[in-house]
Amino acid sequence: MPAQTRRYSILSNKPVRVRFAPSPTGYLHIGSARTALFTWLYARANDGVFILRIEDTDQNRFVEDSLQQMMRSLRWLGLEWDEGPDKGGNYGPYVQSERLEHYQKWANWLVEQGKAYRCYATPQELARAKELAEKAGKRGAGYERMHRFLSDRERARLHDERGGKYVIRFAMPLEGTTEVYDKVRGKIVFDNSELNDAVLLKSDGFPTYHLAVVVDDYLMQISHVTRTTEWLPSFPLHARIYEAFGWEQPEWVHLPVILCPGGGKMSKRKPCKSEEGETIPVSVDEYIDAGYEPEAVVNWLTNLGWSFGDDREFFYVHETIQRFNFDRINPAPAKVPLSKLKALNGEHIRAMSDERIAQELHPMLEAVYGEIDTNKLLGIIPHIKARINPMRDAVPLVKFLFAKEFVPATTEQMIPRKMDAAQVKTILQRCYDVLNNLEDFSAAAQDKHIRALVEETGLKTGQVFSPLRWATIAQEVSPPLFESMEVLGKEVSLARLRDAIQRL
RNA sequence: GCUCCUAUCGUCUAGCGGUCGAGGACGUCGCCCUUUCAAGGCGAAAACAUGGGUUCGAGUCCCAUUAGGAGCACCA
Repeated sequence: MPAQTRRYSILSNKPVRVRFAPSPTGYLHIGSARTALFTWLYARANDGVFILRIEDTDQNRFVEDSLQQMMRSLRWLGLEWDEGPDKGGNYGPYVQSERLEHYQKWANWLVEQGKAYRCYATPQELARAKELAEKAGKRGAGYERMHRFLSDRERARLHDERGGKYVIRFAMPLEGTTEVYDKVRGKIVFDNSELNDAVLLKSDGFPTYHLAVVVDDYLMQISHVTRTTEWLPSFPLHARIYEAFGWEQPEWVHLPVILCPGGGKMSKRKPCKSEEGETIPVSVDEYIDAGYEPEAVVNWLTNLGWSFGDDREFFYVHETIQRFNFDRINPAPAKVPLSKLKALNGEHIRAMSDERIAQELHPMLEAVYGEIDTNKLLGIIPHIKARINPMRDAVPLVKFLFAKEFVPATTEQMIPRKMDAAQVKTILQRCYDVLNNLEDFSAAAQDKHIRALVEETGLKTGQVFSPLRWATIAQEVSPPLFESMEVLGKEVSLARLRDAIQRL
């Protein structure tokens, strides 16, 4: 192996400690949520520890309240952490801006070891160098190394001249290759000549991501570094920093990014649209607002880039924990399949207990209709659960049951095509008589007797059912007729029917 | 432009050299059920990007091309 070529591979079998490390720049992005989910799943699948760490080393990008928002979103998804800023732990603090001493200490250590150096270049000088490099058809490597090879005298002179203002840059090997090993895609080889001397410590004394992530992951004993492929280009840098410190490498897991159906990665800035022009929610909050159930979002996200096996796509998170690993991750980037979320959401609702649905629906209905009769609500749920997706679709569907004031149908609505008012009036009157005579007002009994009536009159089912439904339910879309009347009750149903007959 | 990653139905995916004349799901389209709307049942159309290798045999391995993606900051 050439002197400058190193291989980094995975040998250790340490306890699983993984972390989700967002920077508090806004809401929790759906892509970040998936990274958090996969990380959390790995921890739970391996009796590991899941850590929340805040990467707030950019003072300019800090967004007030962002941390609270993110924690709320994570908890909504059910991704509870074991160590974190609000919980503490043995490896804290868990907020990088409170860990500055570590970064400074280790950055200086690297300088002392000759593995990093102070660079006094001003932003203007760098911009100019960059411009020149671009003009020469080059980009990246080269321009920033202006202060890497200085004599002590030159360095001292610059130090005075620039008022002691400098950044610390990592001294990347100039030749050879760096081989790294990613759990998802295997060996990746980089040419060292393509790499540049990244800034580790900024002139304000704050670390860059590159320094902070390595120092913290090491100090927090992170066993598996999970992140998206955005970080693949700086993978060799991070591996080299570990090497420079003499620290054992963690395992590296680069998850594929998720894309907008229209192309490009989902961004917080640009709105993301489906091919049909429909807006695709980007933050977890937007998914909450859209009315999706947390278990559906989790189920959906789990299927994006990972597969359960057995041709199953509907499952619960406890089932995922039984079999989650990084081996089944598909390395290819994927477009968000929003229509699958809708389908999954409906499936989860249908699989929920009536009590759970009632619990979710109660406050929504109360807000619109006032006090809600729990028995009636529980009674109607079996007949609406296949018709509500998202959950709030229930609100208009049960209006006939809970609205303070019943708004009767118009006569036009009650009269089917090719029939007239007189016919409808007659048939409704006969329905009234049949229903009124019923001891047992169950849907089954109603069904039996009304069907007998249909038979007797020689009319089509729709010619009887439709006016009856309009007369008693008075909605374009409703749960099934007899079941609805059963829950409504005999008295109310008949009163509405009587009124309809009068108006015809 | 340079570096790196990726490549199976429209989309999400299964497939880790022979069991693949490629399986599932969503979506789409038929049919059935049906009082509305759903749900459900049955069925159909729909893919291994292209070209070279390797091999007795390639969707599966290698290379190139093409396409998509990511990155190239004193941002993460």
